[in-house]
Amino acid sequence: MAGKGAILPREQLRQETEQRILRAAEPVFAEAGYAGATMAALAAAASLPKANLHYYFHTKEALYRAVLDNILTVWLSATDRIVPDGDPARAFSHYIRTKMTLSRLRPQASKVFANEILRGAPQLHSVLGGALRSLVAEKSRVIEGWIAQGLMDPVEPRHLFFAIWAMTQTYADFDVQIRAVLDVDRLGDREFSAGTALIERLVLRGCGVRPAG
Amino acid sequence: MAGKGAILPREQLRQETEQRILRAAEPVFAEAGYAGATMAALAAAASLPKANLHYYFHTKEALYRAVLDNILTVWLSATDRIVPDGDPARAFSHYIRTKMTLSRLRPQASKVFANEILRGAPQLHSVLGGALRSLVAEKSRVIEGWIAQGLMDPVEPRHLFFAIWAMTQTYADFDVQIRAVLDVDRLGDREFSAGTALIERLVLRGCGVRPAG
DNA sequence: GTCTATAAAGGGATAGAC
DNA sequence: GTCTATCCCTTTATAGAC
Repeated sequence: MAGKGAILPREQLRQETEQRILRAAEPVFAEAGYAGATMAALAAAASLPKANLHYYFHTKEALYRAVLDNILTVWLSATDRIVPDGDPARAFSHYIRTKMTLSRLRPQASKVFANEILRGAPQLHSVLGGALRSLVAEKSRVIEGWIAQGLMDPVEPRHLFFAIWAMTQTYADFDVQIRAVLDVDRLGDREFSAGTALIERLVLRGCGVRPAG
Repeated sequence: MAGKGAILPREQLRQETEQRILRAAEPVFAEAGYAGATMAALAAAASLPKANLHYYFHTKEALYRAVLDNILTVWLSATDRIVPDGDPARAFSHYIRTKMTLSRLRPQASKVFANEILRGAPQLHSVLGGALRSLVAEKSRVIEGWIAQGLMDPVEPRHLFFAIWAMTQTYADFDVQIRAVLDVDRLGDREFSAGTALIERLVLRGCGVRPAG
Protein backbone atom coordinates (compact mmCIF):
# COMPACT_ATOMS: atom_id res chain seq x y z
CA MET A 1 0.00 0.00 0.00
CA ALA A 2 1.61 3.29 -1.10
CA GLY A 3 1.68 6.51 0.94
CA LYS A 4 2.16 4.63 4.22
CA GLY A 5 4.75 7.18 5.36
CA ALA A 6 8.25 5.95 6.21
CA ILE A 7 9.52 2.93 4.29
CA LEU A 8 9.62 -0.02 6.64
CA PRO A 9 11.82 -3.10 6.58
CA ARG A 10 9.85 -6.17 5.49
CA GLU A 11 9.95 -7.79 8.91
CA GLN A 12 8.58 -4.69 10.60
CA LEU A 13 5.78 -4.34 8.04
CA ARG A 14 4.85 -7.95 8.63
CA GLN A 15 4.64 -7.42 12.38
CA GLU A 16 2.55 -4.28 11.94
CA THR A 17 0.05 -6.07 9.75
CA GLU A 18 -0.06 -9.02 12.16
CA GLN A 19 -0.82 -6.67 15.04
CA ARG A 20 -3.52 -4.93 13.05
CA ILE A 21 -5.18 -8.26 12.30
CA LEU A 22 -4.95 -9.33 15.95
CA ARG A 23 -6.50 -6.11 17.24
CA ALA A 24 -9.31 -6.33 14.70
CA ALA A 25 -9.93 -10.02 15.44
CA GLU A 26 -10.45 -9.58 19.20
CA PRO A 27 -13.90 -7.98 19.06
CA VAL A 28 -15.03 -10.39 16.36
CA PHE A 29 -14.12 -13.46 18.44
CA ALA A 30 -15.57 -11.74 21.51
CA GLU A 31 -18.98 -11.14 19.98
CA ALA A 32 -19.35 -14.31 17.94
CA GLY A 33 -17.28 -16.91 19.79
CA TYR A 34 -14.79 -19.16 18.04
CA ALA A 35 -17.24 -21.08 15.86
CA GLY A 36 -19.36 -18.04 15.12
CA ALA A 37 -16.47 -15.89 13.95
CA THR A 38 -16.02 -16.38 10.19
CA MET A 39 -12.87 -15.70 8.25
CA ALA A 40 -14.92 -13.33 6.10
CA ALA A 41 -15.94 -11.30 9.17
CA LEU A 42 -12.39 -11.35 10.54
CA ALA A 43 -11.05 -10.16 7.20
CA ALA A 44 -13.64 -7.39 6.93
CA ALA A 45 -12.76 -6.21 10.46
CA ALA A 46 -9.11 -5.91 9.43
CA SER A 47 -10.05 -4.39 6.04
CA LEU A 48 -8.24 -7.14 4.17
CA PRO A 49 -9.24 -9.86 1.72
CA LYS A 50 -9.76 -13.28 3.27
CA ALA A 51 -6.69 -14.69 1.57
CA ASN A 52 -4.40 -12.28 3.42
CA LEU A 53 -5.49 -13.66 6.76
CA HIS A 54 -4.44 -17.10 5.61
CA TYR A 55 -1.16 -15.63 4.45
CA TYR A 56 -0.36 -14.22 7.91
CA PHE A 57 -2.00 -16.93 10.01
CA HIS A 58 -2.24 -20.19 8.19
CA THR A 59 -5.51 -21.32 9.78
CA LYS A 60 -8.39 -19.79 11.74
CA GLU A 61 -7.27 -21.75 14.79
CA ALA A 62 -3.76 -20.27 14.56
CA LEU A 63 -5.20 -16.76 14.42
CA TYR A 64 -7.40 -17.53 17.41
CA ARG A 65 -4.44 -18.88 19.38
CA ALA A 66 -2.49 -15.71 18.65
CA VAL A 67 -5.38 -13.58 19.93
CA LEU A 68 -5.58 -15.67 23.11
CA ASP A 69 -1.82 -15.51 23.73
CA ASN A 70 -1.95 -11.75 23.34
CA ILE A 71 -4.58 -11.56 26.08
CA LEU A 72 -3.00 -14.03 28.50
CA THR A 73 0.12 -11.96 29.09
CA VAL A 74 -1.92 -9.03 30.37
CA TRP A 75 -4.23 -11.29 32.36
CA LEU A 76 -1.59 -13.18 34.31
CA SER A 77 0.37 -10.10 35.34
CA ALA A 78 -2.48 -8.45 37.26
CA THR A 79 -1.56 -10.04 40.62
CA ASP A 80 1.77 -8.16 40.84
CA ARG A 81 1.09 -6.40 44.14
CA ILE A 82 0.20 -9.52 46.08
CA VAL A 83 3.61 -10.00 47.73
CA PRO A 84 4.60 -11.19 51.22
CA ASP A 85 5.76 -7.88 52.64
CA GLY A 86 2.84 -5.91 51.24
CA ASP A 87 -0.17 -4.47 53.03
CA PRO A 88 -3.14 -6.81 52.50
CA ALA A 89 -5.73 -4.02 52.30
CA ARG A 90 -3.71 -2.12 49.70
CA ALA A 91 -2.88 -5.30 47.79
CA PHE A 92 -6.49 -6.51 47.48
CA SER A 93 -7.70 -3.04 46.72
CA HIS A 94 -5.13 -2.61 43.97
CA TYR A 95 -5.85 -6.03 42.52
CA ILE A 96 -9.60 -5.42 42.39
CA ARG A 97 -9.11 -2.01 40.78
CA THR A 98 -6.69 -3.42 38.22
CA LYS A 99 -9.14 -6.17 37.29
CA MET A 100 -12.01 -3.68 37.05
CA THR A 101 -9.91 -1.41 34.85
CA LEU A 102 -9.20 -4.35 32.57
CA SER A 103 -12.92 -5.11 32.39
CA ARG A 104 -13.57 -1.53 31.46
CA LEU A 105 -10.75 -0.95 28.98
CA ARG A 106 -10.57 -4.38 27.35
CA PRO A 107 -14.02 -5.96 27.63
CA GLN A 108 -13.54 -7.83 24.35
CA ALA A 109 -10.39 -9.49 25.66
CA SER A 110 -12.28 -10.65 28.73
CA LYS A 111 -15.07 -12.04 26.55
CA VAL A 112 -12.70 -13.97 24.33
CA PHE A 113 -11.18 -15.49 27.45
CA ALA A 114 -14.61 -16.27 28.91
CA ASN A 115 -15.72 -17.94 25.68
CA GLU A 116 -12.62 -20.11 25.68
CA ILE A 117 -13.14 -21.26 29.28
CA LEU A 118 -16.85 -21.86 28.71
CA ARG A 119 -16.05 -24.21 25.84
CA GLY A 120 -13.81 -26.21 28.17
CA ALA A 121 -10.57 -24.35 27.36
CA PRO A 122 -9.51 -26.52 24.40
CA GLN A 123 -6.61 -24.14 23.65
CA LEU A 124 -5.72 -23.02 27.16
CA HIS A 125 -5.99 -26.28 29.05
CA SER A 126 -2.25 -26.57 29.61
CA VAL A 127 -1.96 -22.92 30.66
CA LEU A 128 -4.71 -23.31 33.28
CA GLY A 129 -3.10 -26.39 34.81
CA GLY A 130 0.40 -24.92 34.42
CA ALA A 131 1.19 -21.24 34.65
CA LEU A 132 -2.14 -20.21 36.19
CA ARG A 133 -2.16 -22.97 38.82
CA SER A 134 1.42 -22.11 39.80
CA LEU A 135 0.67 -18.40 40.00
CA VAL A 136 -2.39 -18.96 42.17
CA ALA A 137 -0.49 -21.41 44.39
CA GLU A 138 2.24 -18.82 44.94
CA LYS A 139 -0.18 -15.99 45.69
CA SER A 140 -2.23 -18.26 47.94
CA ARG A 141 0.84 -18.87 50.09
CA VAL A 142 1.21 -15.11 50.45
CA ILE A 143 -2.40 -14.82 51.63
CA GLU A 144 -1.95 -17.72 54.03
CA GLY A 145 1.04 -15.84 55.44
CA TRP A 146 -1.16 -12.80 56.07
CA ILE A 147 -3.71 -15.03 57.79
CA ALA A 148 -1.01 -16.57 59.98
CA GLN A 149 0.11 -13.05 60.94
CA GLY A 150 -3.43 -12.18 61.98
CA LEU A 151 -3.76 -9.54 59.28
CA MET A 152 -7.02 -11.08 58.01
CA ASP A 153 -9.53 -13.80 58.84
CA PRO A 154 -8.88 -17.38 57.74
CA VAL A 155 -10.32 -17.95 54.27
CA GLU A 156 -9.59 -20.35 51.40
CA PRO A 157 -7.30 -18.21 49.24
CA ARG A 158 -7.99 -20.00 45.99
CA HIS A 159 -11.76 -19.67 46.33
CA LEU A 160 -11.20 -16.00 47.14
CA PHE A 161 -9.47 -15.65 43.78
CA PHE A 162 -12.38 -17.35 42.03
CA ALA A 163 -14.75 -14.87 43.69
CA ILE A 164 -12.69 -11.81 42.77
CA TRP A 165 -12.22 -12.96 39.17
CA ALA A 166 -15.93 -13.62 38.84
CA MET A 167 -17.12 -10.35 40.38
CA THR A 168 -14.76 -8.17 38.36
CA GLN A 169 -14.96 -9.94 35.00
CA THR A 170 -18.74 -9.99 35.07
CA TYR A 171 -18.66 -6.23 34.33
CA ALA A 172 -17.07 -7.09 30.97
CA ASP A 173 -18.51 -10.51 30.15
CA PHE A 174 -22.10 -9.86 31.20
CA ASP A 175 -22.23 -6.15 30.45
CA VAL A 176 -25.45 -6.54 28.45
CA GLN A 177 -27.21 -7.97 31.49
CA ILE A 178 -25.84 -5.28 33.80
CA ARG A 179 -26.81 -2.51 31.39
CA ALA A 180 -30.30 -3.95 31.06
CA VAL A 181 -30.84 -4.19 34.82
CA LEU A 182 -29.41 -0.73 35.49
CA ASP A 183 -31.26 0.67 32.45
CA VAL A 184 -28.24 2.49 31.01
CA ASP A 185 -26.84 2.54 27.48
CA ARG A 186 -23.26 1.96 28.51
CA LEU A 187 -21.29 1.31 31.69
CA GLY A 188 -19.54 4.53 32.67
CA ASP A 189 -17.77 6.07 35.67
CA ARG A 190 -20.82 5.81 37.89
CA GLU A 191 -21.39 2.12 37.29
CA PHE A 192 -17.73 1.12 37.57
CA SER A 193 -17.26 3.19 40.74
CA ALA A 194 -20.27 1.61 42.40
CA GLY A 195 -19.21 -1.88 41.34
CA THR A 196 -15.61 -1.42 42.46
CA ALA A 197 -16.68 0.00 45.81
CA LEU A 198 -19.01 -2.91 46.48
CA ILE A 199 -16.43 -5.55 45.52
CA GLU A 200 -13.75 -3.90 47.66
CA ARG A 201 -16.19 -3.81 50.57
CA LEU A 202 -17.17 -7.46 50.18
CA VAL A 203 -13.55 -8.60 50.03
CA LEU A 204 -12.01 -6.33 52.67
CA ARG A 205 -14.79 -6.53 55.27
CA GLY A 206 -15.75 -10.06 54.27
CA CYS A 207 -12.24 -11.29 54.97
CA GLY A 208 -11.74 -9.03 57.98
CA VAL A 209 -8.68 -7.43 56.41
CA ARG A 210 -6.91 -5.10 58.82
CA PRO A 211 -4.37 -2.48 57.75
CA ALA A 212 -0.79 -3.68 58.32
CA GLY A 213 0.75 -2.41 61.55
CA MET B 1 -41.73 -46.72 17.69
CA ALA B 2 -43.27 -50.00 18.94
CA GLY B 3 -42.88 -51.48 22.44
CA LYS B 4 -42.95 -48.04 24.07
CA GLY B 5 -45.19 -49.34 26.89
CA ALA B 6 -48.55 -47.65 27.41
CA ILE B 7 -50.23 -46.23 24.33
CA LEU B 8 -50.08 -42.44 24.53
CA PRO B 9 -52.35 -39.85 22.99
CA ARG B 10 -50.64 -38.12 20.06
CA GLU B 11 -50.33 -34.82 21.88
CA GLN B 12 -48.68 -36.42 24.89
CA LEU B 13 -46.23 -38.32 22.71
CA ARG B 14 -45.31 -35.11 20.95
CA GLN B 15 -44.63 -33.36 24.26
CA GLU B 16 -42.52 -36.25 25.50
CA THR B 17 -40.36 -36.21 22.39
CA GLU B 18 -40.04 -32.43 22.58
CA GLN B 19 -38.85 -32.69 26.18
CA ARG B 20 -36.36 -35.40 25.27
CA ILE B 21 -34.93 -33.21 22.52
CA LEU B 22 -34.71 -30.20 24.85
CA ARG B 23 -32.93 -32.13 27.58
CA ALA B 24 -30.47 -33.58 25.08
CA ALA B 25 -29.86 -30.21 23.44
CA GLU B 26 -28.86 -28.39 26.63
CA PRO B 27 -25.39 -29.94 27.02
CA VAL B 28 -24.70 -29.62 23.29
CA PHE B 29 -25.43 -25.88 23.27
CA ALA B 30 -23.52 -25.55 26.56
CA GLU B 31 -20.33 -27.11 25.25
CA ALA B 32 -20.34 -25.76 21.70
CA GLY B 33 -22.24 -22.47 21.94
CA TYR B 34 -25.00 -21.53 19.53
CA ALA B 35 -22.92 -21.36 16.35
CA GLY B 36 -20.81 -24.39 17.28
CA ALA B 37 -23.77 -26.66 17.95
CA THR B 38 -24.75 -28.42 14.72
CA MET B 39 -28.13 -29.96 14.00
CA ALA B 40 -26.29 -33.23 13.40
CA ALA B 41 -24.79 -33.14 16.91
CA LEU B 42 -28.12 -32.13 18.43
CA ALA B 43 -29.85 -34.99 16.61
CA ALA B 44 -27.24 -37.51 17.71
CA ALA B 45 -27.61 -36.35 21.33
CA ALA B 46 -31.35 -37.01 21.13
CA SER B 47 -30.82 -40.28 19.21
CA LEU B 48 -32.93 -39.06 16.31
CA PRO B 49 -32.34 -38.38 12.63
CA LYS B 50 -31.71 -34.76 11.78
CA ALA B 51 -34.99 -34.39 9.94
CA ASN B 52 -36.97 -35.14 13.10
CA LEU B 53 -35.52 -32.11 14.86
CA HIS B 54 -36.81 -29.95 12.05
CA TYR B 55 -40.16 -31.64 12.39
CA TYR B 56 -40.46 -30.72 16.09
CA PHE B 57 -38.65 -27.38 16.00
CA HIS B 58 -38.75 -25.80 12.59
CA THR B 59 -35.32 -24.14 12.81
CA LYS B 60 -32.17 -24.37 14.92
CA GLU B 61 -32.96 -20.95 16.35
CA ALA B 62 -36.42 -22.09 17.47
CA LEU B 63 -34.90 -25.10 19.22
CA TYR B 64 -32.35 -22.85 20.90
CA ARG B 65 -35.09 -20.46 22.04
CA ALA B 66 -37.01 -23.36 23.57
CA VAL B 67 -33.91 -24.47 25.48
CA LEU B 68 -33.38 -20.93 26.79
CA ASP B 69 -37.02 -20.53 27.84
CA ASN B 70 -36.81 -23.81 29.71
CA ILE B 71 -33.84 -22.50 31.70
CA LEU B 72 -35.20 -19.01 32.40
CA THR B 73 -38.12 -20.22 34.47
CA VAL B 74 -35.82 -21.92 36.95
CA TRP B 75 -33.36 -19.04 36.95
CA LEU B 76 -35.81 -16.25 37.72
CA SER B 77 -37.50 -18.07 40.60
CA ALA B 78 -34.37 -18.38 42.74
CA THR B 79 -34.91 -15.12 44.65
CA ASP B 80 -38.10 -16.37 46.34
CA ARG B 81 -36.94 -15.91 49.91
CA ILE B 82 -35.94 -12.26 49.53
CA VAL B 83 -39.12 -10.78 51.00
CA PRO B 84 -39.71 -7.72 53.23
CA ASP B 85 -40.56 -9.55 56.45
CA GLY B 86 -37.74 -12.07 56.13
CA ASP B 87 -34.48 -12.28 58.03
CA PRO B 88 -31.70 -10.82 55.83
CA ALA B 89 -29.05 -13.30 56.97
CA ARG B 90 -31.29 -16.28 56.24
CA ALA B 91 -32.50 -14.79 52.98
CA PHE B 92 -29.02 -14.14 51.55
CA SER B 93 -27.78 -17.46 52.84
CA HIS B 94 -30.66 -19.30 51.23
CA TYR B 95 -30.26 -17.40 47.95
CA ILE B 96 -26.54 -18.14 47.73
CA ARG B 97 -27.09 -21.81 48.50
CA THR B 98 -29.87 -22.07 45.93
CA LYS B 99 -27.67 -20.50 43.28
CA MET B 100 -24.75 -22.78 44.17
CA THR B 101 -27.01 -25.82 44.01
CA LEU B 102 -28.14 -24.74 40.56
CA SER B 103 -24.50 -24.39 39.49
CA ARG B 104 -23.83 -27.86 40.76
CA LEU B 105 -26.91 -29.66 39.46
CA ARG B 106 -27.44 -27.82 36.17
CA PRO B 107 -24.06 -26.54 35.04
CA GLN B 108 -25.02 -26.92 31.38
CA ALA B 109 -28.04 -24.68 31.85
CA SER B 110 -25.83 -22.02 33.39
CA LYS B 111 -23.38 -22.28 30.49
CA VAL B 112 -26.11 -21.92 27.86
CA PHE B 113 -27.27 -18.80 29.67
CA ALA B 114 -23.72 -17.47 29.94
CA ASN B 115 -23.09 -18.04 26.25
CA GLU B 116 -26.25 -16.16 25.37
CA ILE B 117 -25.33 -13.14 27.50
CA LEU B 118 -21.73 -13.15 26.24
CA ARG B 119 -23.00 -12.89 22.66
CA GLY B 120 -25.01 -9.82 23.64
CA ALA B 121 -28.24 -11.65 24.48
CA PRO B 122 -29.75 -11.58 20.96
CA GLN B 123 -32.61 -13.82 22.11
CA LEU B 124 -33.01 -12.65 25.70
CA HIS B 125 -32.65 -8.93 25.28
CA SER B 126 -36.30 -8.22 26.04
CA VAL B 127 -36.30 -10.53 29.06
CA LEU B 128 -33.27 -8.80 30.57
CA GLY B 129 -34.79 -5.34 30.21
CA GLY B 130 -38.23 -6.61 31.18
CA ALA B 131 -38.86 -9.43 33.64
CA LEU B 132 -35.31 -9.48 35.03
CA ARG B 133 -35.07 -5.72 35.53
CA SER B 134 -38.46 -5.70 37.28
CA LEU B 135 -37.55 -8.61 39.51
CA VAL B 136 -34.26 -7.01 40.53
CA ALA B 137 -35.96 -3.66 41.11
CA GLU B 138 -38.49 -5.31 43.41
CA LYS B 139 -35.89 -7.28 45.37
CA SER B 140 -33.65 -4.20 45.58
CA ARG B 141 -36.46 -2.32 47.33
CA VAL B 142 -36.61 -5.14 49.88
CA ILE B 143 -32.89 -4.84 50.52
CA GLU B 144 -33.14 -1.05 50.80
CA GLY B 145 -35.83 -1.64 53.41
CA TRP B 146 -33.47 -3.81 55.42
CA ILE B 147 -30.80 -1.12 55.17
CA ALA B 148 -33.26 1.53 56.37
CA GLN B 149 -34.11 -0.70 59.33
CA GLY B 150 -30.42 -0.94 60.22
CA LEU B 151 -30.35 -4.67 59.56
CA MET B 152 -27.33 -4.31 57.25
CA ASP B 153 -24.85 -1.71 56.00
CA PRO B 154 -25.77 0.57 53.09
CA VAL B 155 -24.82 -1.09 49.79
CA GLU B 156 -26.00 -0.77 46.19
CA PRO B 157 -28.48 -3.67 46.02
CA ARG B 158 -28.26 -4.16 42.25
CA HIS B 159 -24.49 -4.38 42.26
CA LEU B 160 -24.79 -6.84 45.13
CA PHE B 161 -26.91 -9.04 42.87
CA PHE B 162 -24.31 -8.81 40.09
CA ALA B 163 -21.66 -9.93 42.57
CA ILE B 164 -23.69 -12.87 43.90
CA TRP B 165 -24.66 -14.02 40.40
CA ALA B 166 -21.05 -13.84 39.27
CA MET B 167 -19.55 -15.63 42.28
CA THR B 168 -22.05 -18.50 42.23
CA GLN B 169 -22.35 -19.03 38.48
CA THR B 170 -18.59 -19.12 38.02
CA TYR B 171 -18.61 -22.59 39.64
CA ALA B 172 -20.65 -23.78 36.65
CA ASP B 173 -19.46 -21.56 33.81
CA PHE B 174 -15.74 -21.61 34.56
CA ASP B 175 -15.56 -25.07 36.13
CA VAL B 176 -12.63 -26.04 33.88
CA GLN B 177 -10.56 -23.19 35.26
CA ILE B 178 -11.53 -23.95 38.86
CA ARG B 179 -10.76 -27.66 38.44
CA ALA B 180 -7.39 -26.81 36.87
CA VAL B 181 -6.39 -24.43 39.68
CA LEU B 182 -7.59 -26.80 42.43
CA ASP B 183 -6.07 -29.77 40.58
CA VAL B 184 -9.17 -31.97 40.89
CA ASP B 185 -11.00 -34.04 38.26
CA ARG B 186 -14.43 -32.81 39.21
CA LEU B 187 -16.01 -30.34 41.62
CA GLY B 188 -17.50 -32.32 44.52
CA ASP B 189 -18.81 -31.73 48.05
CA ARG B 190 -15.52 -30.36 49.29
CA GLU B 191 -15.18 -27.73 46.59
CA PHE B 192 -18.80 -26.58 46.67
CA SER B 193 -18.80 -26.40 50.48
CA ALA B 194 -15.66 -24.28 50.51
CA GLY B 195 -17.00 -22.03 47.74
CA THR B 196 -20.40 -21.59 49.37
CA ALA B 197 -18.85 -20.82 52.75
CA LEU B 198 -16.58 -18.16 51.26
CA ILE B 199 -19.36 -16.48 49.29
CA GLU B 200 -21.67 -16.44 52.32
CA ARG B 201 -18.89 -14.91 54.38
CA LEU B 202 -18.13 -12.23 51.81
CA VAL B 203 -21.79 -11.25 51.48
CA LEU B 204 -22.88 -11.47 55.13
CA ARG B 205 -19.80 -9.90 56.73
CA GLY B 206 -19.12 -7.68 53.75
CA CYS B 207 -22.58 -6.13 54.03
CA GLY B 208 -22.57 -6.17 57.83
CA VAL B 209 -25.74 -8.26 57.89
CA ARG B 210 -27.07 -8.66 61.42
CA PRO B 211 -29.63 -11.28 62.41
CA ALA B 212 -33.18 -9.86 62.63
CA GLY B 213 -34.30 -8.93 66.15
C1' DG C 1 -44.52 -39.41 12.95
C1' DT C 2 -40.15 -41.34 11.09
C1' DC C 3 -36.52 -41.65 7.99
C1' DT C 4 -33.20 -41.37 3.57
C1' DA C 5 -31.65 -38.54 0.13
C1' DT C 6 -30.66 -34.16 -1.54
C1' DA C 7 -30.97 -29.33 -2.46
C1' DA C 8 -29.05 -24.70 -1.41
C1' DA C 9 -26.05 -21.79 1.06
C1' DG C 10 -22.02 -20.74 3.68
C1' DG C 11 -17.44 -21.59 5.35
C1' DG C 12 -12.29 -22.59 5.47
C1' DA C 13 -8.66 -22.91 2.63
C1' DT C 14 -5.80 -22.58 -1.83
C1' DA C 15 -4.22 -21.43 -6.74
C1' DG C 16 -2.15 -18.40 -9.30
C1' DA C 17 -2.10 -13.68 -11.52
C1' DC C 18 -0.18 -9.31 -10.29
C1' DG D 1 2.92 -9.14 -0.09
C1' DT D 2 -1.75 -8.52 -2.17
C1' DC D 3 -5.88 -9.88 -4.32
C1' DT D 4 -9.68 -12.52 -7.29
C1' DA D 5 -11.65 -16.61 -8.30
C1' DT D 6 -12.57 -21.06 -6.96
C1' DC D 7 -12.39 -25.66 -4.77
C1' DC D 8 -14.42 -28.70 -1.54
C1' DC D 9 -16.46 -29.76 2.61
C1' DT D 10 -19.91 -28.82 6.16
C1' DT D 11 -24.26 -27.07 7.47
C1' DT D 12 -29.16 -25.91 7.52
C1' DA D 13 -33.23 -27.11 5.71
C1' DT D 14 -36.60 -29.68 2.77
C1' DA D 15 -38.73 -33.32 -0.35
C1' DG D 16 -40.99 -37.21 -0.46
C1' DA D 17 -41.19 -42.42 0.42
C1' DC D 18 -42.76 -45.30 4.17
